[in-house]
Amino acid sequence: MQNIETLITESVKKAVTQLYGADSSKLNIALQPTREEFEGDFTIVVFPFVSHSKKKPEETANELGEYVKNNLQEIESFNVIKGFLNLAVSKSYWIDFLKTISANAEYGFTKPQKDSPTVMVEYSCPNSNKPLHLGHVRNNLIGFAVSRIVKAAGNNVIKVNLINDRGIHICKSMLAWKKWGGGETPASSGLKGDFLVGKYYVLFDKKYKEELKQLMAEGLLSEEDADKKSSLMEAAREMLRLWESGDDETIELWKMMNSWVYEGFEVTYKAMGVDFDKTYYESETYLMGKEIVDDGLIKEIFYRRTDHSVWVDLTHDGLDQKLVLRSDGTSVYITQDMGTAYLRSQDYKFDKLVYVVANEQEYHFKVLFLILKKLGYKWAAGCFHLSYGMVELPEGKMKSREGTVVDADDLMQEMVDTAREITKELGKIENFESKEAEELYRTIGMGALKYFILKVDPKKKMLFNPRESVDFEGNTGPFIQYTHARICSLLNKAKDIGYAASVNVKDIADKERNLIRKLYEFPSVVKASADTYSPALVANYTYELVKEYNQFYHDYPVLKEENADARSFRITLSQQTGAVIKRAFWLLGIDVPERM
RNA sequence: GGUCCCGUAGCUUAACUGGAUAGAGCAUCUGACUACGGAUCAGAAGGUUAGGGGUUCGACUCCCUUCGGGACCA
Repeated sequence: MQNIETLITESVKKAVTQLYGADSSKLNIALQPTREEFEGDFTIVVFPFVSHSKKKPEETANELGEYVKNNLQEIESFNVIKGFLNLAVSKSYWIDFLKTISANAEYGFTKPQKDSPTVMVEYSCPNSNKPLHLGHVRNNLIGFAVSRIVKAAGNNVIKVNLINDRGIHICKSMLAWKKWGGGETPASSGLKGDFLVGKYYVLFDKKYKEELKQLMAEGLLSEEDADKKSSLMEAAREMLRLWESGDDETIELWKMMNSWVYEGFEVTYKAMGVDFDKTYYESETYLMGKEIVDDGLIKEIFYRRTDHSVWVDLTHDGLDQKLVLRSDGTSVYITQDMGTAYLRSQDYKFDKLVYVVANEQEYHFKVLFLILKKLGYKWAAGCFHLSYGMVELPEGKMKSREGTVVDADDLMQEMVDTAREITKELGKIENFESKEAEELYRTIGMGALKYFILKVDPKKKMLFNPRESVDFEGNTGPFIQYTHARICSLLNKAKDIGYAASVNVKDIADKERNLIRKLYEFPSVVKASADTYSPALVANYTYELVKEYNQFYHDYPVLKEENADARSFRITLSQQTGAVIKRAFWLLGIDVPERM
């Protein structure tokens, strides 16, 4: 079946060329869905053609409309309002269209082929010294959804994680545990591993602050000088040195504590429903960066200062001088990132590498990508920073010091609890077994949370108020899940009665056509969503689709319709809507229940 | 000091990348066939798109400027 939009675009192009002698190669025709309040399906804005026609907008629109109507059998009628040409597609086109998609189980998705582009998506990227929080939740949800969407748009996708498992922050946890932990383990205390390690990180900070205060009071030192004299900080630095020199005991401790954290992360990832094809550890890649620095020095892209530190001069590119290796030879963040990126290019042949990282690191990635390009890596051109806005609380940024960090595990648990309460209150699932019911609460609670976060444009910062629980009505995940459940219920009943789905009608109502038109948009939404890396497009589309369906459902009987053709047509329509809801939500990583 | 981002109804947010009267949800008020599942549907009210200027047939969108919020680079 021919895509109606390209048919129209081509036809308009021909019309403008033939009627007004315009150069068709220069014509850019913007086709948009006709707004609800006007008649028609697609709208052409004719103002851009007025310069060719040398006629009034209305007259131009009328001439173009006449041409398209006469030359495209799919176009049934048109109307002109000011400079807008509204074209109405014939009902038989829409009816045939529904028939086509109902025979296509993969509607909206493009299967990646072997030679399709490969896109690597990096997300999550936690530090191994504390549990995941709300910020990670947004990161993970965006990363996972983008992976699925990009894949559905026909690309091969590799999901990767990068764990920052080395450095001074881990040593702080290790030191605190060694000093004051008394041999506590997740098994002995029953504490989840990532929380346990996080506890000692906080403890270090507390003890360190106390020491600083004391030093400052005793010797009237500045904070900076006190830091230099701090025995705790010195001990942590010493531990880092031991780690870097490969000291057995230190490595042992490090491995043990990290393993606790990873067990904890696994639980959180599972609850969130995200996963990875490959996990990188900075402890394994950070040395690679130094080799690249050597390479950059040879190529004279970097230069060495008299104190032996290594820099890159990006002032000609509108950026600054940037340090890539400290004077003592240790690497900085960007050095490690260069190494990791290089390693990945060796592991996989990717065409794109998408970093899902908050927008506070925009400058960092600008610099990183520029350096990689200067070093001559071809794959550097495919690097892209998917910069998302931070999640803010009503009082501003989350701050661990002020105890305002919203923990990922707690948050998910609260959502599930709320779902349980509401569901019990509504009392619709009394015959569920308890295990089935618990699964449902999870589906609904997580659906609410994920949709709440994913419906917002990733580029924008978003506000999250932990005190006001996430809604379950209106533009929410549960609302969409509910519609799906209701469709399933309807289809089950149809099956019981013996009503089949088929498309044999000649005429359809406006609301039915609107609904088909909405279904028609799905593939282009998936594509646009993949192109812009914005799951929000899929989320908002699903909401619009569901609203459209609910109106139809409210106004037209399905099973109670007496005309058999109309009835089976509406069953098909319901079936296809349910299928698209399910698939769209799958892209977002949200499950849909059959009953709720 | 320099660079960058953001500001849309009381709140949370859309707007197909420059198109028609700026859409929704929450909260508020009103209504819905003896509920094919009411976590639904319909309606009312709520906006100088932070303020000002410019570009043009047309601006939430592009440019300049002021105010407010935030981020990053030594």
